[in-house]
Parts: sequence; structure tokens; C-alpha cells
Amino acid sequence: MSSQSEIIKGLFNQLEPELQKKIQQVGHIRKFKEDEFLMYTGQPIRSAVLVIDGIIKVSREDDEGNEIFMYNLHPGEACAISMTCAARNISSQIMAKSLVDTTVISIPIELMDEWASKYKSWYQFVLETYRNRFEELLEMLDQIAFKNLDERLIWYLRQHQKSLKSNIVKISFTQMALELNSSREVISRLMKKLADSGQIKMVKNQVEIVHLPI
Amino acid sequence: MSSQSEIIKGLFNQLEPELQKKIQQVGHIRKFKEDEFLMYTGQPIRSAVLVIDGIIKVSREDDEGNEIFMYNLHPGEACAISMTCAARNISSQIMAKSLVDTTVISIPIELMDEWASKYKSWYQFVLETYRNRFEELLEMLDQIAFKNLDERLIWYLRQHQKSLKSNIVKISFTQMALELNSSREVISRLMKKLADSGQIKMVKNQVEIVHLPI
DNA sequence: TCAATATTGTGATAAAAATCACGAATTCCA
DNA sequence: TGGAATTCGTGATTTTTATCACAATATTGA
Repeated sequence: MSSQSEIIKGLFNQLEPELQKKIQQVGHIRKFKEDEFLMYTGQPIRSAVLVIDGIIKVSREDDEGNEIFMYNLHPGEACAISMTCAARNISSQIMAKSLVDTTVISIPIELMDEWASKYKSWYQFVLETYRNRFEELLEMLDQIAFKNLDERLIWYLRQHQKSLKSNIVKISFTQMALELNSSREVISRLMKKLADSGQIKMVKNQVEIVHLPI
Repeated sequence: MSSQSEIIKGLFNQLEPELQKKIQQVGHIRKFKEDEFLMYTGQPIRSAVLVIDGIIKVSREDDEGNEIFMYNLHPGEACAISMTCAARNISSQIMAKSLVDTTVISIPIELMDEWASKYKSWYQFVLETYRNRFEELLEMLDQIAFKNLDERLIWYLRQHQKSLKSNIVKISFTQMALELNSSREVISRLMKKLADSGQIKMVKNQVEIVHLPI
């Protein structure tokens, strides 16, 4: 197993070596077990979050407690929302939760601007982060705007398959319903259809993805 | 009436004077009449667009010709999509159309990176653009994810009211239906309800907003 | 182990929205 | 000015999704 500094070097190899060192010096490592909140709706944000290991699920939440899945963040990626909010010193209607055991490194907001002018690779990284999140958000928007729930469910399962790099996804129907802003009964019926047509298998409360269309 | 250079100075006063001058030197002014396409789906993009005057309506489009309104751009604002796409030299499933007579200035993509490292204010401007568009997209996402069509219609009308700074909005029901990804008949019925309850008035094919809830 | 809790299945019904099928009114030009 | 094109109104029907009601498992922790 490689050292943490090696891991960071590998993940953020587009950043200048000096900056990589700085990140390790000033960054605050935080570890989360599966299903812990990293950030909840309304919480003020004072640091930018980089993912070192694991997966972070980012969801939007409204005032009535409704929720909708936006995208997952993976090692080497950063949370655009945390950057925006940190920069503006505001809270956001965003929820971030660890999908599996996860390690992040948080960068104090004060440094963001300083680094941006000092390190070209940092501002490129920040820009790329915004661009990537923007595009993911658009993909997600397509789903919710143009697709029926059956297709959105397949997309949702695929996102997990990709993130987890596994065909086994263990999420309850209740949870799926919550994150698709639907209801459990509806998900139950749609999942039954998928199982009946052989696209998935239910193995003791886990979903095994056999073959889902793209 | 002030000169164009004065207008640009006023709109982009957060940019360094030297940069303002550069924008005028290298930027290519383009004028559009009401309802012209600035950018259509699938078109490759090779410049970033700044709005000088008028309003640009940005919509997402899918492969089946469905469409959904995202947000409007106003003087002093820039199109984040054009920046992303220009930076990556890709096309995007985005449509931009002038809502009224509109003037923009387009910046060749080659300069984006150069300016970002040379002018701190440009880098800040690009970041702010991403942040603002990101937040607008989230607001729009809330609508489509959590609201029923009647509320979305009200939001849509309000967006136009704000952008146009006018209580008179002249858009056909067909167009509203298209941009809300709904159907004309449904919009017709919802608009009738709004008219019946005195929230709007229909004056010869124009919508007059009397009082819409927030 | 056994009750509390969480999870799933399913029929019936309701609500929201889309679609179909018209006809009427309006606007736009040639 | 008169016909084509666009726009609008509205009832009937269908599709999609949500909700209600209730039962059956499965899981967990004291």
C-alpha cells in the first residue's frame, strides 16, 4: 500500500508538485464511514472538498424534504458546490453523503484565491471541476426533463454500477424512490419489471445488474 | 447615447481597464434580431460569448427534438456553455436564441487561457460566470424536479417578467409548451386558470402579468 | 429468541399530465 | 381581401405517476 502522499500525487498529477505538497501540508484529511453526511442542506461551507478515496453522492434537497440525486464524486474530483459556497460564504440546498467508506481532504477557503493566482494548475483544476460538474448536471437534467421514470431508474442504477465498478448495488427501494423523487411502490413495480425481463436480479436485498440498456 | 466602449466599460467594470480595451480590440461584435439563433444544438463552438445588450435564452435540447428552458442571459453576463465547449472544442446539446434584439461580443477561444493567467479579473469573471450559471441551473432543476406544471408555468412567466423588466410577455402557448416540455393544450388550460383567478390577463395574444405569487 | 423495525408486494384509486380530435378565432401576407 | 398558416379552446381518453391500504417478509438488536 502506497503512502498518502503517493496517493495524492497519483490522483492530482495535473497539479504542480509544489502545490501537491501544499495540499498535503494545509489540507485537512477527513474520513467518513459508509452513509455518513459530509454536508447537509443549509450548512454553511467554509472549505473546498477534494475526494481522495471512496465515493460521495451529491443530492439536491428542497424545503419540503424532497430530494433528488445529482451525481457522484470520485477520487481526484472536487465538489463544485463546496467551491461556490465557500467562495461566497453561503449555504446551499445540497446534501453530500458517502456512498462507501470515503476519505477527503478539505482546503480552507482562504487559500483558494491565493492558489488560483499563484498556481496555474490550480485554476485549471478549479475550472475543470466546474466544467465537469456542469456537464454532469446537464446529463442529469436531461434525465429528469425528458425521460420517464423507468428510464431514469435504469440510468440511476447505471450510475451506481459505474461509480462502484460493480454489478452489485445494495440500495433499498425506499432509498431509490427518495433519490429519484418518486415513491417506493412505483420503484417496486418498475424493479419487478426489470427483474422479470432479466435485466437485473434481486439477490437478498441487493440488486445485481445483469444487463441494462445504455 | 454612450459609445460602445463606454457601454462595455459600464457592463464589465469588474475587469481591468487594460482587459476592457483588449476585449474591444479583439472581440467580434455580433448583432441579432429578436428570435434568431445564436447557437443551435450540435454546433461546434469556437468562441466565448459576452452579452452586451438584449437577452439570450438558453435551452437544452435532446435528440428527439424535445426542449427545455434553462435560463436567460443579460448584459454583462457570459455563456458558461460556450466557455466550456470552446475550451474543450466540443459541441453541446444547447440552443441559444435572442429573446429580443441582442448584441454580443465573442472572444476567440485562444485568448481565454492566455487572459486567465494574465488578468486576475478575467479569471474571476470566468469563475463567477460558472458559479452563476451553476446556481441558475440548480434553481431550474428545483422547478423541474419538485414542482408541478402549474408552478413551473408561473416560474417561467416570472423569469420572463424579470428578464424583460416588463409585465407584458408576448409568447405563444405553443412556445411556452415547448420550453416547459409540455403540450399546448395543458398550457392553455393552466393559463385559463391563471386568467380566471386574476393573476394574469390575456391582451390580444400577449400575457399581462397582474400578480403572480413568488 | 423474539419483538421492533425496516423492507417489499400488490390491488385499488386518485392525481397530474399527455394525447387525440375537433372547431373556432386570429394573424399574416400574396 | 381572402385563403393559408398559426394560434387557441375544450371535451374525451389514455398514460404515467402518486397515494392509500394492508399484508408478508426480512433484518436487527436487546
